[in-house]
Amino acid sequence: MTIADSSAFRVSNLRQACAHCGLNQLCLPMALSEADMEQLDSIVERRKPLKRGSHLYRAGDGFKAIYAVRSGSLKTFSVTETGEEQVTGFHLPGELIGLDAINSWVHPCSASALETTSVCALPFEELEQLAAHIPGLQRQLLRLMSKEIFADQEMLFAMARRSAEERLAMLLLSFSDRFSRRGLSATRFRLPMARSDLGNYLGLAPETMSRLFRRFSENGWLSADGREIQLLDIAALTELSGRPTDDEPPVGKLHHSSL
Amino acid sequence: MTIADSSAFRVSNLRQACAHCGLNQLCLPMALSEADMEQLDSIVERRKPLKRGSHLYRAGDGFKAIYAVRSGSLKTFSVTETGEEQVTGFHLPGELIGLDAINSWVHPCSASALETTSVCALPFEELEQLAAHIPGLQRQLLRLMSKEIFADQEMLFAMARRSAEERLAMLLLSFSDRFSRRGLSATRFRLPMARSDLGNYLGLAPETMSRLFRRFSENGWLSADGREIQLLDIAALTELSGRPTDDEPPVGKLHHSSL
DNA sequence: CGTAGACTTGAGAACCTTCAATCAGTGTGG
DNA sequence: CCACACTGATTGAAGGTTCTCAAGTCTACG
Repeated sequence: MTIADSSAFRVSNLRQACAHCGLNQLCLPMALSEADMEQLDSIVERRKPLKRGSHLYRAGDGFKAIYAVRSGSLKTFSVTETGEEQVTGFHLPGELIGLDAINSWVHPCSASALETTSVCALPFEELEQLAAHIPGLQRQLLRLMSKEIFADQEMLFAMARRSAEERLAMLLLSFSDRFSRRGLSATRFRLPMARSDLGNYLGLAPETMSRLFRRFSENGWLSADGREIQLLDIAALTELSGRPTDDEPPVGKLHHSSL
Repeated sequence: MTIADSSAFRVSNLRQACAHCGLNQLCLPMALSEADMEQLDSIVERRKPLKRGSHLYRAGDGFKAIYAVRSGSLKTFSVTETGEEQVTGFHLPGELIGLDAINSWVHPCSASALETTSVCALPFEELEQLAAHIPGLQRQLLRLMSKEIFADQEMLFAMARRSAEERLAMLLLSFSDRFSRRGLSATRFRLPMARSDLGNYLGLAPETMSRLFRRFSENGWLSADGREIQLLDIAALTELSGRPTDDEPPVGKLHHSSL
């Protein structure tokens, strides 16, 4: 306990350097030279782990740093005046959070750990200065922000046009993909969050989530034991999620003979 | 117009320079020095106006530049394999579009003009280089992207938790605010897009839009003549849009006697 | 002046929510 | 060790919001 205490974590020790982090192909250092990575290392603050449920920051906190998830996972969420909570994202190792605070210098939403989680803090003003000197870093920062904009728009699309089943299929495939990029199984994983968080994120009631998981199980698409998920029919989920795999046109409809 | 300052004469197209653009407080040049603005000017390509309905870019096009709306308006939208269209945003003068393409170097959605519209193209690679030299520009670029992330998340929230009425109220107030920042009336404006586009953006059927506008009119919140809108009760709309009317707490609610 | 597209209106149905009760898992205290 | 509370998950029933379908009206514009 005392061994792991603050001073040891403030020092940028080699074992934890970005260059040796297994996530550097997903995270900010991507495609940086060794020398550039050392510079990045010098501003990174490696925090001690957050316990499950504790907050990395809260809505309204002043913005000082962007955070990269190192291990564990977090959810970000905003809270209305009435206490309604809206989950805006789930974040796995290698992902950046806090980008939505750059504009106003205040965090518009809160971030809390879904399990024991450690993060790297990237003090924003120093990061900005560094980005101006390291072209690759500036580009990667812009890319990651762009990616988030795109992801949010896809989510928007899903919320606007997709049924509950389709949304869940999308989300499961998204986790599958993200886990597999991190070297974990694409078909067997443990979701770190409660059903109600998943539902909240998808704009669905917890009861609906429950019914969806049952239906998916009955259809043989997955098996779920609590948060432990096994995907059994990725093809079916993929079809549901978006691409209407044009091998299943409405056969009964005889209208267009030739297109 | 040009009560010319001598330094500005060296810029080729004086009338169109960022420094003299009425939008520069909303757009990228915000808070740049005159000298920095000249540098920005030098990479800006001012395109000839787009006709209503024509495309600035299409989904799948290679990404070359970010665009700033100079006059008129556009919508951005993605199209699925099945031809479904999802409007992802409406863009007024001073706003930047194409930021979602930075990550993949391909435009993930299309942009088309809602009326006669002119834009400034900001070739991305040059913009990136310039941003590395001009701290204020890098910061403003990051801020604008952050703002878009935040806006998308607010929209996500709306889609997940808000009723059709609440969403429309939000959208109307958003337009009101954006028009007034551009020196137009906050209460009387002409929406440049069809009801069906509005509905598509909000995840609502056109028929629902029609019924909503009628209900809003009946309640005296606005009067609408086609695309010409007059907001009559901003307070009511504001209350609807976000703060859940805490003057109507569940006082009268007798806990279920028996049903 | 006629056609095409946009908007409106109504009726019925679908999907998802809300409410309520039950159940399972976990940690606590007697 | 077991009762107890507590949180999260599950299931059923009822209801509401919004969609879809189908006309019908209006408007813009060649």
